[in-house]
Amino acid sequence: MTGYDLWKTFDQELAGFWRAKHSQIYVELKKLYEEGDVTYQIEISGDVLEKKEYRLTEQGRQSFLEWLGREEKIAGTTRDSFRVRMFFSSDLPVDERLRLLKNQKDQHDERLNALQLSFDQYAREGIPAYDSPLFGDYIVLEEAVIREKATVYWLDKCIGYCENALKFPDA
Amino acid sequence: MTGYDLWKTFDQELAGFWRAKHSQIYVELKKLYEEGDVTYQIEISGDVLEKKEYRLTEQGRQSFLEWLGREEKIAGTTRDSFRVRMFFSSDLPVDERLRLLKNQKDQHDERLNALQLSFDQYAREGIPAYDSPLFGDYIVLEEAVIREKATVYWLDKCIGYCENALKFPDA
DNA sequence: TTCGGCATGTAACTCGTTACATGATTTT
DNA sequence: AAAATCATGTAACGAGTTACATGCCGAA
Repeated sequence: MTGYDLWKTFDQELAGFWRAKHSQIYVELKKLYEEGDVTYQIEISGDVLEKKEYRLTEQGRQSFLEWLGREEKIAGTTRDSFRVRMFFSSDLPVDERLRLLKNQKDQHDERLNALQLSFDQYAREGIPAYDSPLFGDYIVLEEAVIREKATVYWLDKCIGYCENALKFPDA
Repeated sequence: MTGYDLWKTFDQELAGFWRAKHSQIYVELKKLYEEGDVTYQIEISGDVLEKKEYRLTEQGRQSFLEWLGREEKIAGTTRDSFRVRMFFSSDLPVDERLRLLKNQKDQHDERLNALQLSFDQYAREGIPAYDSPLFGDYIVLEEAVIREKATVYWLDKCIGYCENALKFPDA
């Protein structure tokens, strides 16, 4: 693939589980090339335009497989500024909090719907075989659906707490 | 608070929902000071040791409140290298996958247990009032518990898929 | 007196983003 | 002929980490 192809892939299929801008991709490809993990061949498209078709070297393939099998410490909770807002939410009037919460919920609902659509596609075809390259795609998609559902569940709970506070301001 | 106090706070109470190293904290405090959002007073501890006791200025308080009320676009899915491993997991033998999955599950189980302990503490005391400063702490903790539960649920599903593949290698 | 915790910083580096910059090819 | 998309890069910057660097204070 060329850097451009990779960029489009990140932008489309991979969007939602890893992103990268072309500015980063070209830089990383250069590094990988210098370290001998990839090579490229220049193809001419049209009369002049040069495209660099990259491919993994054997060394690159080996490093990849080695990386793939590594056990990894789970990351400390990722930084999420909405969570910080909620942490300090007692500094905000209840109606403001509700506005923020509902805004957040709308966005996650929308994302969940989109994910669910892709996931249902798989469900109709059945779970991909564990040795099919689609298997990874499937479980990663399932994770995203589960995660969004959990988030929406939490937001609903928070909205519930706040609406209760509005209804019974004395409690 | 001093930079040191902030660091300890990040390391203890806030750990698990936002982290910061002292090297970053001192730099950020300097910036905030230059922008007029905080001031400090030098206190002498013992004979010589200088401590800078920081506090929010009125301007700082205002910027904070303005920030707190901002609606925010949800972030594109955060980068998680374990997810990438699972995406490419068809390149890994099933027993290797199971090792990675179980390793991950153990770690999340452990974190979930710790979170659940703190959360149960609150449950015994009842949900903090919506205008109490503990309210933010409570909902953020609840989010963490929900998130870890969702993660463990997903990992269990994946483990199930793989164990099934081991039991019936012909299917 | 020595060791652990208190206290404050700087420097170099990584990963990723935004903006800058250029030009060819294909489609309308 | 213009606009969209293909194609490749560099520069400046921001957030965060790791490592470097220094020195005081209290307790055992």
